Amino acid sequence: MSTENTYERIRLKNQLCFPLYACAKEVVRQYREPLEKLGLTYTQYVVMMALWEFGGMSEKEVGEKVRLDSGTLAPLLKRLEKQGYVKRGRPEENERVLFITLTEAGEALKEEAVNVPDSMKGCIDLPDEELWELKRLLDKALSKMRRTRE
Amino acid sequence: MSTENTYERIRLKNQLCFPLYACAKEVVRQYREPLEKLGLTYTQYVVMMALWEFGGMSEKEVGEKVRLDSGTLAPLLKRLEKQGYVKRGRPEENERVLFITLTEAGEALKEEAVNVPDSMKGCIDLPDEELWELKRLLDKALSKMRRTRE
DNA sequence: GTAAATAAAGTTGTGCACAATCGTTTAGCG
DNA sequence: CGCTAAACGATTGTGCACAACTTTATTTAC
Repeated sequence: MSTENTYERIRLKNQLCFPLYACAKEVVRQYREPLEKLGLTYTQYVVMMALWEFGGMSEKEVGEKVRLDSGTLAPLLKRLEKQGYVKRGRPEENERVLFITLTEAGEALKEEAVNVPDSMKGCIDLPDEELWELKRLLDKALSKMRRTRE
Repeated sequence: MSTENTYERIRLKNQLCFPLYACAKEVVRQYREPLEKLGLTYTQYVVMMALWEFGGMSEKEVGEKVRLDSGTLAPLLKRLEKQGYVKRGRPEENERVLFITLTEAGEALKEEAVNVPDSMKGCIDLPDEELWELKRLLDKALSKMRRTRE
């Protein structure tokens, strides 16, 4: 009970998730060079974008913005603190939460970071219209995905 | 020289790569459960798909099919060998290359694997037409990305 | 007001992912 | 032939990524 056609489903060429996975890896890899000047990894850059845009917030809120859990964020935020870009502290009202704030250096880094998107232009080599459509589809797909652990 | 508009470029909502990265992570995470029964991670599953489709090949060729380098593949292939799914060996004609072949258990696993795509149906919750379009765009983008280290 | 439940981070363990480097084998070339 | 260069993997080091678990602090229930 397995005609040759059954196996079509597990051919690499017929996968949707494989190009998604491969493309994402490739893009993250290409961020490496422009981000190296800022001393950031791609994931750290994403966390910094959240802080630049929304200001200080708890680790939990950072995790919701960038879809990362404590296991990833805790050490990452320690590294960002060590680099002098953020400060970690427990508010007196509630010492469970770890509140993250930008330092002056972290705030200043924003001025460098605005040039990163230019360096990445052409990284995904599609006409503008298809780029927008790709973004629309990814945003739509992501919005349907659960935000909290089930 | 930085009007409020300058910062639009580094807002999370205006990124294309962030939903790509987040979406890929989420999808890989969702593969975990169906693949657990087969004893495979997502990356191992992708490597096995290449072997099921094309048969035995060198580590280098595996890397080209699935876009992974030796640093990732060497330990991954050792784990697959330890699990009994592949065999690693050096052909006498050329002892530089590591040739990977499926074992009987590895070949047999294909029969289980054909059910994985069904388990993943609905993982990306878009209408069929948009799923195809998403795949088309990702395949197109990926095809434009360099396959070898520059 | 205390015990149980919940919330938020941290820790541990496994497995990618990739740059950089190293070691061995083969190929090319004088 | 012998020497240099290239090919192919393996290793090392850093940093995600996440499940599972632990720790500490706060809420809720009684």
